[in-house]
Amino acid sequence: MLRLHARPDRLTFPFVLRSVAALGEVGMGRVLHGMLVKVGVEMDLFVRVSLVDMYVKVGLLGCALQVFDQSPERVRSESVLLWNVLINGCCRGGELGRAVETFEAMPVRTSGSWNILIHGFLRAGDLVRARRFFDRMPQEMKNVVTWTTMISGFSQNEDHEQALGLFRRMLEEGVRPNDHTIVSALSACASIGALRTGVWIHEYISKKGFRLKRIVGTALVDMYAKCGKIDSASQVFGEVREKNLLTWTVMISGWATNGCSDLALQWFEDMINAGVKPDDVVFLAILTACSHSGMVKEGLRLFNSMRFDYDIEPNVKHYASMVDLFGRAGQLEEALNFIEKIPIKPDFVVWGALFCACRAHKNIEMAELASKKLLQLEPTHPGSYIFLSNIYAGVGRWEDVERVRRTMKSKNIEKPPGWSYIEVDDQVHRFLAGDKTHQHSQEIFAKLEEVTVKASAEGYNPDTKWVLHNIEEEEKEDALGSHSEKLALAFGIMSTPNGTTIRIVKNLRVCGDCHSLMKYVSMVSGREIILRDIKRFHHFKDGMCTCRDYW
DNA sequence: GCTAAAGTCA
Repeated sequence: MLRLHARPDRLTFPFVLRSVAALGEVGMGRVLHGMLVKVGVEMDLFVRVSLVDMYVKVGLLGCALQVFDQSPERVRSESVLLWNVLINGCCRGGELGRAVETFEAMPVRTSGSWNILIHGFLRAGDLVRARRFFDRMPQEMKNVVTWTTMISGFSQNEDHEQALGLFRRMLEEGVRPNDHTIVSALSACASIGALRTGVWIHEYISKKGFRLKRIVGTALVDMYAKCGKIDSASQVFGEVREKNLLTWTVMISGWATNGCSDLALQWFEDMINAGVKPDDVVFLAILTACSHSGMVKEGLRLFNSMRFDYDIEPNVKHYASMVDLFGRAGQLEEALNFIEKIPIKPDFVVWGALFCACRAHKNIEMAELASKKLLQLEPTHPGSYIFLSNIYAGVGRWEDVERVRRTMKSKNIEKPPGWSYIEVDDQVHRFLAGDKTHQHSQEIFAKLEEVTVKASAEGYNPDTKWVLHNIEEEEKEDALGSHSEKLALAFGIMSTPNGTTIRIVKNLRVCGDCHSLMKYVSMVSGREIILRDIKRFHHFKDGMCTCRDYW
């Protein structure tokens, strides 16, 4: 346009500035601002809003403020948007105090003003202040964006229960959800394995005639896959129109985490044949599938194909996955050799993968080497210490376990809390290790005792190795073997009819003792137990697990 | 003909 000497005017700039903002082109933003002044473009409110927003998005809050302060319209009520984008800028720049001041100072407020501020708090992880402003916001101003902001914000801050509670309240208040809302709610269901709520949302959107478009469809497939309903996931996948790479990725990782590695690889081929170009994420999913099922050759072939056929540079996660692939298969020397050849610095996850393999295959020397690296890389990461204490516990060196525990205590390093979710009658229950706060706590512990006794009669033997590596407050509860997944299991058995499948979601890796107990319980109770841990699904039935004790 | 705020994958 400039080359043809056509003069941009006040109507041209908003478009261009928006592009600059989206691309984060700081230099170009300044050039445009300069050009605008030089050619004497009339600075109306549109131009100013676009300018302030551009500066906000490229991270120049000072410049945004300058333009704002020079805007004569800012005191008039039609300038709300100018204030709104500035508040957004303060929030993005981490200046929440200033955002609130600006918010309180503005002449008029719209829904957007509130929404932007609430979003700012949520992004900063300040759920309390977000909630406070949400409660203060006039009821009639709350719109679908307000509710969706709250739902996704709470979910992104790991409070999925409150997120779903907000979703229910929103419907009660008669606010109609849109695609954004549905996706946020489904994502919350996926995070905590709230299958019944997820199914309910599925029914709701079918009834309300939502088309299974790409993003809603993908969120639905992901929800089913993460709730262990992989058949439903694949059925929904078939109904999604205009699938894209992401739709395929959630489905393929779904097969992989649900223990169907063959299908993961098969569907990957289908995806390629459908003309969808793979990326680094989907490759990570199929490499994981290979390592979970011991397909070393296939994994290696795919790793090479990724680099040579698709020109995708492996990142540290791919390398970690390869170490895992060799390590799980017991090829520890290959794993170590592989690490030494990695062109980038191996991180915590890479050495962690080697460590886990060493523990599983009982190679103490290499485990100690890996553990040393872990401590060097992340001296304050609780995992480094837990790994180390695991090795010692494994070979019965209890004084060393004790020493590690003391070190952690003196450095104020705490083990991350383990929690498990279970959904019973549309209600999600969360348990912490040793949790006695549940209203049916006594019955739960009695039930746990009862199933443990039954399981023991069949040959279950509590594995003290897993109990003793735990530390701090958990120690006492661990003596009772009350890991969160066990409590959820007992609660599930006592509060659902015989034969009902039990579904549990845990935030950490399942421990060997819990895994063993679940196998026996699936046998003695005749129930299927589906446990999702941080890595994958364990599907227990008739005393066996789909992970084949290899996870 | 133009300006803001909410969403899916490892």
